[in-house]
Amino acid sequence: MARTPRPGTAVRGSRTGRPIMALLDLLGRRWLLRIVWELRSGPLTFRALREACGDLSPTVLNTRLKELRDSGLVALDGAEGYALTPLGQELLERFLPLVDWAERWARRG
Amino acid sequence: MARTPRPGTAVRGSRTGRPIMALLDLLGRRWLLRIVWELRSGPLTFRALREACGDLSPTVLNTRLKELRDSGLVALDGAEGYALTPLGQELLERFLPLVDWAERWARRG
DNA sequence: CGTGGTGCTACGTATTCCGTAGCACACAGC
DNA sequence: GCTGTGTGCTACGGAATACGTAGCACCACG
Repeated sequence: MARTPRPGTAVRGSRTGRPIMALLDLLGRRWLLRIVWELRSGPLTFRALREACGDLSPTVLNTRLKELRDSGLVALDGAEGYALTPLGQELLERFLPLVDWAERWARRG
Repeated sequence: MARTPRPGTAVRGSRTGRPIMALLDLLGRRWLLRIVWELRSGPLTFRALREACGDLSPTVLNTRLKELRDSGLVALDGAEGYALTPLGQELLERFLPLVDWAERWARRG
């Protein structure tokens, strides 16, 4: 399994350690953005998260969750399940302008 | 090869046709965001783009470029090479807030 | 003809992802 | 204790995707 990309270290396709490169590597992994997106309105259990993502395989979900936890974007609260950390919520907020863009893309593309 | 995700149609993990789902599928493909990023300051030839992305294999680069062209984000101008379309530039602009976030992520994570 | 540039493809291998099944644990009701 | 149901999570085999190398066809320049 590929290592979780971290700013300051070499990632796939770049050895400069620049944070943007680590981010591009992280976000370019399948299901990762989708998982963050599905957590937008509150915590979800492992199984609820699976269902929300169209029943993706638990193998991949667990791999992505490990990467998200290692990156500090998601945390597991025993009571409520998986939730975005404050850092993860900031990422989501900065991603929101892309939702508007997607709407325009749908009308044009 | 997997179909290029389009808003209004079923994509991997969602059959609602919502634009955001198509976007999440598209952006979640390896190297795609990186390619858009490397085109941020002007057109690049196929080979220059390969080099900028850390010499990724031409197979994958060509696959991603086809997806980006099908999506209307990138166009090939015979004279200068591959360049972002206006739509692609809008996407890049809306992605820029994430660069700031990555810097903060580097300090915290 | 030779050299060097372009976009792009073939092919075999390595990695990643998927789908199904099922584990270990905790808690509730009986 | 014994079921039933929920939790997070893992094993394993097969499918899809990515990689790395080599090289093709084309075009311009000399």
